[in-house]
Amino acid sequence: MIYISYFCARKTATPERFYSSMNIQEEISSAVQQAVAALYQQEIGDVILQPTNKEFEGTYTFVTFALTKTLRQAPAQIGQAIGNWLVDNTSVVQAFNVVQGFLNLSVADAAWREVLTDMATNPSFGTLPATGKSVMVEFSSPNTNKPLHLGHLRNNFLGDSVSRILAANGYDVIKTCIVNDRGVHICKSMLAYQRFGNGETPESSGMKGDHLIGKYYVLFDKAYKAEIETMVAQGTDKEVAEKTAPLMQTVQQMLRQWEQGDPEIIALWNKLNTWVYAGFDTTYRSIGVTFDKTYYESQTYLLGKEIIEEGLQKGVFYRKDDNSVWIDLTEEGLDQKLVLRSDGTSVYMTQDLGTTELKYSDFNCDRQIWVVGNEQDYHFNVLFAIMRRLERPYANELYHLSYGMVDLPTGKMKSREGTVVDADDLIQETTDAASAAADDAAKGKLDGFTEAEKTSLFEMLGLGALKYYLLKVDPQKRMQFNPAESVDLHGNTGPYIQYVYARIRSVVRKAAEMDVAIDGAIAATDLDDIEQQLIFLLSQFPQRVADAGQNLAPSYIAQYAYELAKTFNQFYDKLSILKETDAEKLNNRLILSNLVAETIRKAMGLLGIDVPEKM
RNA sequence: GGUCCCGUAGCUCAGUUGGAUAGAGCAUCUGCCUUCUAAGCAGACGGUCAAGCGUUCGAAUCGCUUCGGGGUCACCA
Repeated sequence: MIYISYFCARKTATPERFYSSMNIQEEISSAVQQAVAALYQQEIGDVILQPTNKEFEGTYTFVTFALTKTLRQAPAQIGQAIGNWLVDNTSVVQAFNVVQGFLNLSVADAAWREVLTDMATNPSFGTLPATGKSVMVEFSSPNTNKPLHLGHLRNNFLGDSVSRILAANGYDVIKTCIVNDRGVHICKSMLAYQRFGNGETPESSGMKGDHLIGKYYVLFDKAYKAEIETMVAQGTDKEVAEKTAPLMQTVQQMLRQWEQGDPEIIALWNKLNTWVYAGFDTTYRSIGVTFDKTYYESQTYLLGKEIIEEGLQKGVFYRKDDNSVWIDLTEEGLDQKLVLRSDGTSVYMTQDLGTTELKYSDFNCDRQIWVVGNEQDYHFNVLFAIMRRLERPYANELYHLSYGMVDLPTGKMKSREGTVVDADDLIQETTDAASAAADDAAKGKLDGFTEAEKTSLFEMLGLGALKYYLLKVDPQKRMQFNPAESVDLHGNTGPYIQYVYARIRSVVRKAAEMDVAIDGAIAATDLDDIEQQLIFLLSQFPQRVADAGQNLAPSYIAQYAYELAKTFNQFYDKLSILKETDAEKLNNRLILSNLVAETIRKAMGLLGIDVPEKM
């Protein structure tokens, strides 16, 4: 033994005890406080317990280093004293060992059984009490000139999952989407369609509407570049050519016509947008994302001017000689920022000031969250700073959930270079991969499945793989998308976790066939280490939901679901459930397995991932 | 250049307010199905936590510096 000190103590008999709304961790924490008070006549603050390292015996560990100064004792001595006190004075702690400043605590089986009972009999386990507060989550926010791509998927999955997590944290959640349906970009598609479309429709081309419009957006770019090239060849300066190319001039003209309400242009705009929305709807349906309210920029882009006026009167903004309006945010460490153009028209910021106000007046949410890529960090810093300057009551409850870009193994995705990964294609590929994998992995398991059932299973697995792949990474971090890994079904993946659910469901079905009734009560049997571990992990779930809500981090839930699934697989391999001859143990294991399945279903549900009964 | 984010195993990533010998998955290699779903389990291999200095009982985590990668600094959105 390389450690300086190593003590052990064990109690032989543990009296049964009733714990109402059992929380072992809290119980031990406060017991440690009592121990210190009793042993040293000292008050200590919050006691933090950490999970015990796997190589040591115990479940919870209390670190005593920090107490050495106030208690004037060596860390191991303190651990030994507190450990003894806990074993003598509580029924939760049944044994302990001390390794230097680490007090490792083992929990009595009776306490574990009590916890398991509490969790298993609580249908809303993992759902936190209502806060009485509401939060708005804005995400997705597509442009109407091209289909959704991989980057949008990260955004959508994040926004959807965060909404679910907040709901589980007791918030009323309003999901919103702002469709960017106006501006130069859509005019480009419109113009290209007008020139080269020949009346093509989604029906005639067999293309999804959003893909069709995306095609014309690309066509515009090609034709535009060709014009520039010709002009440059004829001696025009490149920058001048970019601005004066006939196609660009026409697009600008079209935008003006749109703003003036030109009937012909509006009709074209409506027609193309209708196609795009139909395409988007299909994609949203396939990924299971919905919104409570959709805002259209065409209806909100004029908002915000009243706020500019208000800000001018309050002296928050100032007007320059050219009539443009600005705010000086150098005190906040930001810059001077334009909030209204010299010609009186809105910029992005003007609009966002207006829509923030609009969303607040529509729903009165206590908090607003924007799921937007981190390239807009600065924009949101400015937006929030302005709202604080304008003394909006909600100004401190605005949050930008900033997420990193998705890179391909080949580098950055660039729409102009055609290196974007299309969302619909990707979903199809993951579904195909799940189907292909089933050929050699599923063996006879899917024999009773109809073709439709198989298709729906493969969609569930493919989408599960994709969602999990994008959500398991910390949102803030830039991540790399590896196509081969994203469709993998093994290891730390969505389908691995889905598999555990299906596995448990299969066992439960078999139990029913064998007429093994699952008695709701937990019998007083000894628990294996792996069973204790499972119960411990299960008991962490509500806290994990809270942490994920606090940090708006679906990755916490993903990580948790994997940990739980992995631990269950170890349990499944080590101990038999249905072959267990002790009827009480069998019953306990079925209850435990059932709870694992339910918790996996809930955790995956928070990620927006469904789980199959069979796979 | 100002400012913000990032740098952990060959690759992709965990590492929750500072805690024990830094963990998973993939890849490579080796075992385990007449037994509840092997889409599984177990094991091996793999690290100067970008580098340096500092704070402390203790640093991947906090501070400073350097190097490297990226975002942003539009009368675009």
